[in-house]
Amino acid sequence: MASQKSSSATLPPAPQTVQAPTAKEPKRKRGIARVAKLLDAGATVFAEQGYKAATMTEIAARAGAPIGSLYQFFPNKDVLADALVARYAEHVEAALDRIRAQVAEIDGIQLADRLLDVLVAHAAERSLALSLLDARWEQPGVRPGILRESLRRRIAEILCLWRPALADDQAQAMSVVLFQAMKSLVQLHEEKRYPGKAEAIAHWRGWVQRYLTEI
Amino acid sequence: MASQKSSSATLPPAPQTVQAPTAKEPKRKRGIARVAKLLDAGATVFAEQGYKAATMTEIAARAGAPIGSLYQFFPNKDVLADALVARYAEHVEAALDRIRAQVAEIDGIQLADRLLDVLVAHAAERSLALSLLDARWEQPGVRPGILRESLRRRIAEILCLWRPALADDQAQAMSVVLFQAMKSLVQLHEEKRYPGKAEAIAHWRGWVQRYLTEI
Amino acid sequence: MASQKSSSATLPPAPQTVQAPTAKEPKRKRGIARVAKLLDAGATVFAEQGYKAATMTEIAARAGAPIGSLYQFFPNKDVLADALVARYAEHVEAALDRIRAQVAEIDGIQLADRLLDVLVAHAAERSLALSLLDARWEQPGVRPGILRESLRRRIAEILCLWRPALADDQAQAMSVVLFQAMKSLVQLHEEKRYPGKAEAIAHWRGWVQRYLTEI
Amino acid sequence: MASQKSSSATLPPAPQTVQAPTAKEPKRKRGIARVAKLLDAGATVFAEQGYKAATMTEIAARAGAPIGSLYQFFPNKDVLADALVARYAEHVEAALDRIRAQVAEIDGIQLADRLLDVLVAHAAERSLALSLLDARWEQPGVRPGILRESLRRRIAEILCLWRPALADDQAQAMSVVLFQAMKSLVQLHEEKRYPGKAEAIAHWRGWVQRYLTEI
DNA sequence: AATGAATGAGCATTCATTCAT
DNA sequence: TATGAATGAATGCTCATTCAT
Repeated sequence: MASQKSSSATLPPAPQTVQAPTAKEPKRKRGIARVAKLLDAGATVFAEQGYKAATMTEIAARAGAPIGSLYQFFPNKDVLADALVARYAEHVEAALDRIRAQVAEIDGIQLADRLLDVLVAHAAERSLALSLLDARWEQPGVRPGILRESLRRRIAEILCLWRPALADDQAQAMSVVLFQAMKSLVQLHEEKRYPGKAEAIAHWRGWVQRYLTEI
Repeated sequence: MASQKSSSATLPPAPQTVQAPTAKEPKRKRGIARVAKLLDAGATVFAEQGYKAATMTEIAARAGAPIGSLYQFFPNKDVLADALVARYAEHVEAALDRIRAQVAEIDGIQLADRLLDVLVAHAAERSLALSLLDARWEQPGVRPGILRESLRRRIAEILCLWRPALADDQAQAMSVVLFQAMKSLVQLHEEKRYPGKAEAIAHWRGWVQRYLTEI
Repeated sequence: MASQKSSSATLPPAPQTVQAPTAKEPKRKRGIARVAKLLDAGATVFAEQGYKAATMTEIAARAGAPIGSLYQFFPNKDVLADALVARYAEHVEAALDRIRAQVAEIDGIQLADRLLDVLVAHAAERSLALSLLDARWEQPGVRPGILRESLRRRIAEILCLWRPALADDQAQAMSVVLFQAMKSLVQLHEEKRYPGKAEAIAHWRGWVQRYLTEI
Repeated sequence: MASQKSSSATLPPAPQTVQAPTAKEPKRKRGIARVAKLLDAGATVFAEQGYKAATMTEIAARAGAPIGSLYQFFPNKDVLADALVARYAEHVEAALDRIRAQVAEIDGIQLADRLLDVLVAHAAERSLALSLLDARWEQPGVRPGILRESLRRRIAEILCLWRPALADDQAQAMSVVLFQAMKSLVQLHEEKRYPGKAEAIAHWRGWVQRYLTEI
């Protein structure tokens, strides 16, 4: 989010006064590769077992790294989880920003489709981030509300850019509905398989397209 | 799925092959009261701390019961969690059954409202049940999908009863959409507070009402 | 210190509001014996290796108890250390109280000797307690100063009882000197062996005797 | 005991059989300054946290030196601690040597005062050295007893020089008492603050003065 | 039956020390 | 020679579950 020299961008620097523990940025090539491996291993294990059940030992092992290395970069379990959440946030924010950049050239149907696709495209990462977020009440780092709010605001921005005539509070309310619709579509996709799944998804897309087409 | 042979209904029997441990049915008044207290304590503590973080010892203490007593009725942590999920399922199923019983007398708007209210009315219990469910992959007991499917099927039944003319696969697809809409409304409610919250909820209700009114 | 029903008196009850962790009192015979063993093992290991270096695992092993048992009674390392310090405090306070009870019947030389003997008799326990105390800055429980002050005050009391004519501030100053003399004698005893050790000790005792005899 | 062949004297060479690791002597100006900084940082951190709790990483950081540099000069934690103890020993020995050099010109009261001042003047360093010494039983390096004995012997020497008529074993015994009196005065000073502190210290000085004046 | 003390595998985390760069 | 990232054994502590009383 905040711009940083060049790094994998997933690891925020920690200029905080009272040293809230933060992920350390790897300085050498080897470190960068290792951090990526650790992050991936963390994602896998957290996704498989949940935040509490996942063990740092297994995460390190999965990454083929010694436990000390894991702690070198992520001084505790929470920091690792936060880094994963941040990675998800960046991905989604980047996707929304890409839509915003092209907002002038697309119609309602396209906008609906592209918005709906954002969360669907990151479904797995999203589900992981959500579970990590609410497995850790009171923890420092990106709070669930903050994340949601930031995404919703981006959607509102896109709407305003897309239809400059739109009143501001109108855009607010629409962004809430749209965001919820995006989340719901993910859920519709996630459900294993059931009679009428395809139709349900089509209904949903159709509804959102109409929602945006009718202004 | 629906009703169980005879038990307090919250405690499923264990017809599994290798005798998966199950909740024991209390036999006397005192036992029944105690089980209720234990269940409530479990709900509270699981909700506060999450499945892994909650400790059996604290749950027993909160219920004012000795730990041995807790294990008397719920031979392990999973069984307790399953019982809580089952309790939620019963409540929602009962609510849907109540709607079905009156399906002849209500119009689309009423049906929409009553359906939407079902999950909202059990929002807290639902959120607990969901968190318990996905904190325990691979665990025995009611899997999330099974629960969802059972509810969805009930909705489809209601639709068929309500509009007998409705083709079966049409009802299937609609039930999926409706169920998703119900879940989404809960999420819309749960979100802390945000600009346009009330409007968003109204939009949503309105949309579902229209969905049912237009056949 | 505070009176308690009957227990080993080393384990203070914990009626604190914000649950500062405290030693749990054993309820059954087996538990009482085990706590005594744990305390002794703790004393041994702490004395041998110091507070930080001593490991809970070794303490438990030395007591022939599983680690879980150790934690049952002493919920953390600090509590165990505090219990040991408290045990020492009780012993010394009891010894001083015994002197006070007989203060009417003894002269200056006897008083000097009996006071000097108090710390010498508990030299090992004292050295352990001191090391435990200053290995743990900021920890809850009996602070070093508090302990010292409590002992010094007892000495002042004894002096006042012994020579009722003594002005209060005179007694205060004398108690400080006497307490220091008591501590010094312990150190004189503790030193391995050296030429003139016996004489040095005799000098010291003589000096204190004179100090008390000359009023 | 006294002076070492050539080195910065703080860093003892290692003539031991199985080459016990020893501090390396810095060769250039930069090295000397760095060693001093490391030593100071070590003193600070050991004093603040105790031997075990202090971390080599923090010591290096406090000295503004990389950890590798610390290990360059002090191949392990024990060597660093030993160097600090040795530094303390040198300071006190030097102070005693200064008294010895002037022994002809001073009377009993002055001698008493100057001796008493030696330890008081190095109270902080002394307390650090003692804590380092007994935090590491069985460790190689200067044992507490050796240090003590060396200082006591110096005191005895001073006494013999001061009053050549003094019998040797008389001087021995007196040196023990004096040394103990010196230590006790430090303790009297160290105690926070208490009623009668000033008087107690005055008593003590007076007593030692008398002890030396009465031959 | 009811109770709660006992058990010990398992977890997060630390840090002295090494060694590739 | 100087540096600091990497390493992994070791530590304090937890808690589901059992079983003696």
